[in-house]
Amino acid sequence: MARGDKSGKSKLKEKPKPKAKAKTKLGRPPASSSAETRGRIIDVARRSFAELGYEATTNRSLATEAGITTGAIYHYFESKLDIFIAVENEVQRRVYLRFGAAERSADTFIGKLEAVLETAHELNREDATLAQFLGASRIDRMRVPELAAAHTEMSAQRVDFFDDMVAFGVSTGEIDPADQATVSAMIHTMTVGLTDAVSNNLVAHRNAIDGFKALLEGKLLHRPK
Amino acid sequence: MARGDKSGKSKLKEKPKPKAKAKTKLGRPPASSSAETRGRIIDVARRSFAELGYEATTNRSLATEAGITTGAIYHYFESKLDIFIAVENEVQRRVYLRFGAAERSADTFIGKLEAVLETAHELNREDATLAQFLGASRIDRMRVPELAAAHTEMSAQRVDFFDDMVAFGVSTGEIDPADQATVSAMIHTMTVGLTDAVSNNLVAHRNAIDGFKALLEGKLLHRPK
Amino acid sequence: MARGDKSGKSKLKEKPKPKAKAKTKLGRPPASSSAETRGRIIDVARRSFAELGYEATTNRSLATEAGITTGAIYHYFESKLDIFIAVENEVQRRVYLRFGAAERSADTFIGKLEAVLETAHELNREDATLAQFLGASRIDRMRVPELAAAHTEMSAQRVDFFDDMVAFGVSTGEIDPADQATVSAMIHTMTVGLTDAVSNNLVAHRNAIDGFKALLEGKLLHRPK
Amino acid sequence: MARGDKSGKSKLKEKPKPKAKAKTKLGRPPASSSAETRGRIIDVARRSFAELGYEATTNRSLATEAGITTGAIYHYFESKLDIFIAVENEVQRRVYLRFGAAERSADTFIGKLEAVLETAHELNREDATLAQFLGASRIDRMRVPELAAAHTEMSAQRVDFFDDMVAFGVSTGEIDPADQATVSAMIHTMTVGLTDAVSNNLVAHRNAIDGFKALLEGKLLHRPK
DNA sequence: AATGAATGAGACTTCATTCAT
DNA sequence: CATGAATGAAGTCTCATTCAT
Repeated sequence: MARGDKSGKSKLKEKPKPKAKAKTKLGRPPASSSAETRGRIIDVARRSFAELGYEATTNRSLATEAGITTGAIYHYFESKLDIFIAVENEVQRRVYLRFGAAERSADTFIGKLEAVLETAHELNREDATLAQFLGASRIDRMRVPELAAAHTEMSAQRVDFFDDMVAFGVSTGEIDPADQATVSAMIHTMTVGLTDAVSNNLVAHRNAIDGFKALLEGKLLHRPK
Repeated sequence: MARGDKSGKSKLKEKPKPKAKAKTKLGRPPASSSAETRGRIIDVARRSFAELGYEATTNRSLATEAGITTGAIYHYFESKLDIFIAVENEVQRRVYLRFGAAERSADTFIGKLEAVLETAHELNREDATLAQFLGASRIDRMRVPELAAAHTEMSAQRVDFFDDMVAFGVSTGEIDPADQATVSAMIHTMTVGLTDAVSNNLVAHRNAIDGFKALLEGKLLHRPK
Repeated sequence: MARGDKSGKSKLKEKPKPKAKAKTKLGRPPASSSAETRGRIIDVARRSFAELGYEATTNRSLATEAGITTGAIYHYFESKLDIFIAVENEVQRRVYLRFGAAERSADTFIGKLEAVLETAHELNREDATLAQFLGASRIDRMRVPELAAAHTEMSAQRVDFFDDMVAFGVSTGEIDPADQATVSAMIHTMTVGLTDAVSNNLVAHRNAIDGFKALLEGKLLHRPK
Repeated sequence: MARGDKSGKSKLKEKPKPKAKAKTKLGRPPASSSAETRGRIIDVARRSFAELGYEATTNRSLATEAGITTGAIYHYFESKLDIFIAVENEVQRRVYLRFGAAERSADTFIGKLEAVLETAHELNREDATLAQFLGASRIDRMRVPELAAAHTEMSAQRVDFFDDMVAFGVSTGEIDPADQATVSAMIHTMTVGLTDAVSNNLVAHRNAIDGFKALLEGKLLHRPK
């Protein structure tokens, strides 16, 4: 759907799009499929929530980007909050499907963790808005009460996923049982850092992951001369 | 259902009338100086920007919290943007003053980095809104174009600070020159992670830092059995 | 807080999906004729106009209640206004058919009036939405200009009906010719009061009618002791 | 569909009032008093609620009529509901102050009731919007759930007022104790009828009251010849 | 005959900012 | 210095109606 964008970082903010005064008519437009339009809204919404956040994303901008009018949005979603929830579910599903596969591909804690980090990088290369949405939504859930209220269920997924991995590390002897909380906090910090600090820059993202992997393997730093 | 309540977004939003009840705390002297009021606005603003973000922070809420009226704010600041800049400068100053001292207290890369991490924790214990504002403002600069425009100068401070530290690590032989970008990206990710993931939870913050320190020293993980 | 509910204005608003569960009641035959659907719309509309009024009644709610979609309504009626007119005509017809019969059943003014009041009560017992619609529509005609425009013809029916009755009362000597306007205004007030004040409460409706009848017969009040 | 509403009658509906493109400026206008503006809003609101009802009364129309902008309304009232409540309280206060005085001016049931009916007429002559608002608000409380929710306290006033009067009638022997509910329902019907059927027509209002008074005194109807 | 995707206008409300007092 | 009345733009959402299928 990419239309010409002239360098301006914020694609999402600048298009009143008068569309050459198109002769828009009432009624159902020729060739319009429900599922396709709904998908377009979710897609556009993920990008906008990721870039501008929940509050700064207006239904007008979503509608314009999706090629419809504000009213039409409410044919598909009951409210802006509903759109957010739909995006969140879709993103969570896509990400944890891949993370799960990565985790199962190795049989040491360090192997699993590195596989997940690599998967995070792959996902980021495929679609940077996933990680960006994840980072943005964590912030917005803290800022916008209604988003926090609508969370709960899916949220646990993330915590559980990494907690299980740490428990597995304890079982293999890689992690001292006393360090469990420490390792958990560190992984949480690391993954949040990756989404928030470098997900919008593929090179930096690659470098940060390489740094962490080297650190995990004890190869990054040497003794001073 | 009660009328004037609507759900009350957060702590910062629920004090409609702090007036009348004159003698709060140590009773702010009637001779409240201009400078004091300005300071109070900045203080209140840091907290609100940290918790709710730039857009969700209203001039009215700032005024109410600071014990004045909306109009009065414009005696001290030209605009909301101006308040944000003032807060940002104050926070940067306070943080990098301490980070600088920490960095000078050690003479190896690893020592400097650990000292800075410890300082981050100390600061967080003293006033959690500093780190929270830092995290929130990084997001808001990406979301609100006017904030990005007002940044530049101070921003470099952060990048320079850690770049210099990494360069120092190369000079001591602790870092392979080829790994410079890698280490930079990793430190950036680590510090952003600390502000975004755990700055609102002292225990987790402590744990994450302990984890990173152990990792830096190669003591966190062991070979699987 | 749950999402898709918002408080549900009233009974008429809370049935989003009456479909699927095909065999309601006596199982409306798949050969649901055009006329039957039209009748169902009028029925549902009378109820909704009576309870919520014209503006608050939405085409969507009518469609849902009638088991069709918004678009389908326009096969039967040109506009919402058209539906209102159809309901109004049907109600007027049903009510004045019965009132006429009642009026003819007595041969004194007082007898006719009491017969009409009794009929009003019977009608109210059979279908309370008739009187409720009558009350609601009188209000809506004052509030919504397009409804007033569409009235005139049928409206006269009511005025004529009672004026004729009063004229009859003059002819029998029951009413002093000079009191004609007075009695008319009083009857109007009485009947409007009955629809507006007590048509939603059978007991009160009964009591009010008994009160008026006793008053008409001079039996309600006594001299003070 | 033709928006056809020409016809006049609805004063409150037709004034975009461009005010000769007045050079409206920002900031506080010269000579503006809080209390006066607030009073103007309530006044305009009573009229509009009375004529158009709650839902059809828009804040734009209120603002225009009151000579301000929509935003300014929210300086005085938190919501449209709040305006309604303010109007309702004011009207109830004004009406029952006068009704109370009337009731105390006589010492028989029939005397009290007639005095109240006369007062109703006086009030109607002074300001017809009082009775009209009372009638309209009764309807709107049934139609708009939020209005019903905000009622309770003041509502009882009406019921109590007339119940007390009927009880007094029993004590004087004017009313048979067994007829108490009957008389109450009849008075309720009568007063509602007066507001709903004839409050917008002074002559009819006068006639209806004269009719009821004659009826109460047993002088209205005679035996047929 | 019916569906349901879409429009466009308009409703309530919030908010940064201005300015007479 | 400070207050608070007021503006104007923008945001979320609703709804009668239209029309391709």
